[in-house]
Amino acid sequence: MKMSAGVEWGVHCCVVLSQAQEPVPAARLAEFHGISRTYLAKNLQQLSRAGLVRATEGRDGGYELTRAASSITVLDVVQAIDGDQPAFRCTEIRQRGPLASPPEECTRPCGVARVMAKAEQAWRSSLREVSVADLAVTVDKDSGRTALTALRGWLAEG
Amino acid sequence: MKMSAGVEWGVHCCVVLSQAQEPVPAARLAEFHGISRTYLAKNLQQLSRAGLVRATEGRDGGYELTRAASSITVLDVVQAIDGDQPAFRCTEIRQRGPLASPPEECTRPCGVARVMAKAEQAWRSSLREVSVADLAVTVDKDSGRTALTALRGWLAEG
DNA sequence: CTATCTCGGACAGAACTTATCCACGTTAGG
DNA sequence: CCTAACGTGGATAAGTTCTGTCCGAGATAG
Ligand code: SF4
Ligand code: SF4
Repeated sequence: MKMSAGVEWGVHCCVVLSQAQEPVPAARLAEFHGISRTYLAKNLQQLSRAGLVRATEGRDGGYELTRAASSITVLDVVQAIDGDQPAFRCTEIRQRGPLASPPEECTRPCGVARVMAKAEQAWRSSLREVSVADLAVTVDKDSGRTALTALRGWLAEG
Repeated sequence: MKMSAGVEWGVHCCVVLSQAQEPVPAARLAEFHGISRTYLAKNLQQLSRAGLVRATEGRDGGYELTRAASSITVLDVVQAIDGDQPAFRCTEIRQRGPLASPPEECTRPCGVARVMAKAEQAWRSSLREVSVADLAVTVDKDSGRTALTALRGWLAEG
């Protein structure tokens, strides 16, 4: 079980964007994190397609959040980048082999699939409870309340 | 985010083994589910390494559970096959870029990583609450209480 | 003792993820 | 108008993991 590595970038970018007052170019976000410009662009496109960020093209363009940081959950970002397909995919092997269940008995997901779905639901719920705004506060606290002001300063010196 | 497809096989095999009184060969388990013999063997090896099943070699050998089905949780099977590495791997990008946090500030996982870890913890807890024995009961109920007896019959006719 | 059956690990192939690049349409400013 | 900055999408590799197959070592029954 593995989550796309781009999720970490996406979350961090959303935190950064929550502190910006104007569009931030992708190249600048990449520079800030010291990561690949070109690949980050791909991830940002996914955020854009999911409707979490808006991209303004042309000169002085860049990315900005479409709504308040407090209403963007971590789950939103994870699903935007990592996809919203369930981790457990049932192959319906109960319908194969010598003791196969007839299809008319398989109207609903079997017990195994239900257990997996419930666990993923718990995972999603946990991620849904934290917003990007919450995250920004946490990061700020961890740094002794210096991170966000430093970040805003760096964004201003464009 | 994706979980190994072999997990489904592993869970089903454990349910089958919970109804067996003698070792069941891998080839027979594969035949029962209508899946690849050779690849299932690999998954069973992982279960064996994790200590969930015991393999007896030689003629009339096969696999059997090492402990009661009620004390084997779904989480055990998932971790045995899919690995126990966390889905979210932090790359410590906060220590890179122009505003990098100094290493002495990074004594513990940052806010993002903590949120992810908590969510995975919730997922694990959910899977830990269900045992293979519970699963067998569920599957039996779904089939109108005929699945387990049919299964035991099929196992007996070696 | 031996024939046979079993697991175990080593070995390829497929599929996905990660990463890069470039041509294109769009926008602001000179 | 024309240039420079910026996102978009597709095409393209490289790397890594997942999937699948193979044969040999070892154990058991007879
Ligand atoms: S028994 Fe459940 S997990 Fe297995 S194939 Fe059927 S629906 Fe899928
Ligand atoms: S801020 Fe958190 S998620 Fe990001 S690199 Fe640091 S520890 Fe990892």
